[in-house]
Amino acid sequence: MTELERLLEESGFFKGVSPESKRALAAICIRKALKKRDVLFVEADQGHAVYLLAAGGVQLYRTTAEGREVVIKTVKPGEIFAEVILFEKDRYPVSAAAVEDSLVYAIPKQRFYALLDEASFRNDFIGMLMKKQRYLVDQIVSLSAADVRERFFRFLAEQYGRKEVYQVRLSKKDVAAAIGTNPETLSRLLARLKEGGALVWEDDEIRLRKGLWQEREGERR
Amino acid sequence: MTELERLLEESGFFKGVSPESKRALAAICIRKALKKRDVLFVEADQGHAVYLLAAGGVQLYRTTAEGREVVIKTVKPGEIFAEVILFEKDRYPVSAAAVEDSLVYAIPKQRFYALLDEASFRNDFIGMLMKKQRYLVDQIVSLSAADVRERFFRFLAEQYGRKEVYQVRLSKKDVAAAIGTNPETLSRLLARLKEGGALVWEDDEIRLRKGLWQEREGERR
DNA sequence: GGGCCGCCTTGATCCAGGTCAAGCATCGGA
DNA sequence: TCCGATGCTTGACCTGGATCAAGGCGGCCC
Repeated sequence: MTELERLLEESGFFKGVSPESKRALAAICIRKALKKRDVLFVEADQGHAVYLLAAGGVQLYRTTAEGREVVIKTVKPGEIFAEVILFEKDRYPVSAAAVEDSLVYAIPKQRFYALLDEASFRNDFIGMLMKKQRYLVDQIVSLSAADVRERFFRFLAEQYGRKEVYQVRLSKKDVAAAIGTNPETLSRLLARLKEGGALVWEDDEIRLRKGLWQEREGERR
Repeated sequence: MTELERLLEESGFFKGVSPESKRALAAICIRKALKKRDVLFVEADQGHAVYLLAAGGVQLYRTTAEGREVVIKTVKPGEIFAEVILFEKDRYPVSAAAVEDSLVYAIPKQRFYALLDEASFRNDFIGMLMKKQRYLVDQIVSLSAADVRERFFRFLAEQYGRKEVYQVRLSKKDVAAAIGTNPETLSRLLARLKEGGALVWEDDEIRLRKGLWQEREGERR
């Protein structure tokens, strides 16, 4: 069993795919290693493939007319992205860049269509789209109603779950972008949190105060 | 041909549906008239139907733990909403309320699944999901990188197209919510715009200065 | 008719967070 | 080894827009 086949097995998303298809898929995917900061595609590029992130991290972002970059989502391993090019338009609506050394598999569009013939896979696929839609709605709510502090913690929870120690391989700059702020503001926030004993971010490790998540839970009413 | 059948015909979204299905669908839909401010469903309600807005306007919003309401989308006639309950979870992730007197058709979940068996309809459906995804991404970009003025104009363009005279039936309060601000700020913005001769909003008519859209186009580089 | 409620406006005030600028540490390439 | 680029931090400053408060103006119900 190849590395990719194992990934497809685990990824959950492909559970609706028959073993034969999975094998066929594994055979046709194009493996692509990315170094931190590599750009996979930019918006308005013509899209010929859907991607599966195997390892690392990729940010999807949009560049405004004024040159500001707005991060839409930080993709986690096991997730599919750029699936939008399958229908409607054939151009990517966002850009994608690696925020760590990463490994992606490109699944050619045509190949993917074939997969969609399988009813079970199709349902998983639509379910995934719905999930993404919920995610985007959450983002909108966060941006309109939560402050930077709140967004920072949501990012941690969303990206890695509620833990006490995190291994973070993104740069602070990238985290700042991910939560919709700038490095200065994040830096100040972290200083304040450290001051208050809530958390320490040293090198690529974040250590939270014990019970912080519960405390935050309490605040919420 | 009933009112609904004509709607299905026009709505574009249902163009992938066979005439027979359309007729069957029309027969099963539940027509529902809403008065301004009526609430169709609230988040966490169990969802048994997908809705088609026939006339009027409906806002989808989320209420935060602190009681603030964040508008996600203002649905236009001809659009489907609440389709998220078809897969994954069966609870609405948002609330829906009429912002004008409206007419909706409820399409029972089961009925909709049957429709999805038709390949052409299915493709339209997925295409619609993608379109909505793009819309949400645009929202995120607007909220993070555009000021209230910009968002106001984007709202007009998105909702009614680029015209010079608009008939607006939403209250200013609702427009404010739609662009992610509060009535006070919108009111001040409108005062400034009127001052500058850019636009006048009187009763339910907005009149823009001729050529405003082109000017704005120019600003963008 | 009178009172109340929901909408809109305007003024005064405040603050989270963006921007600009400077300084420091690290690192990879010549 | 030095140099420039990149990331991070901190300080000073500024501002868009939120919040709070107070009227004005209909419209609707009793």
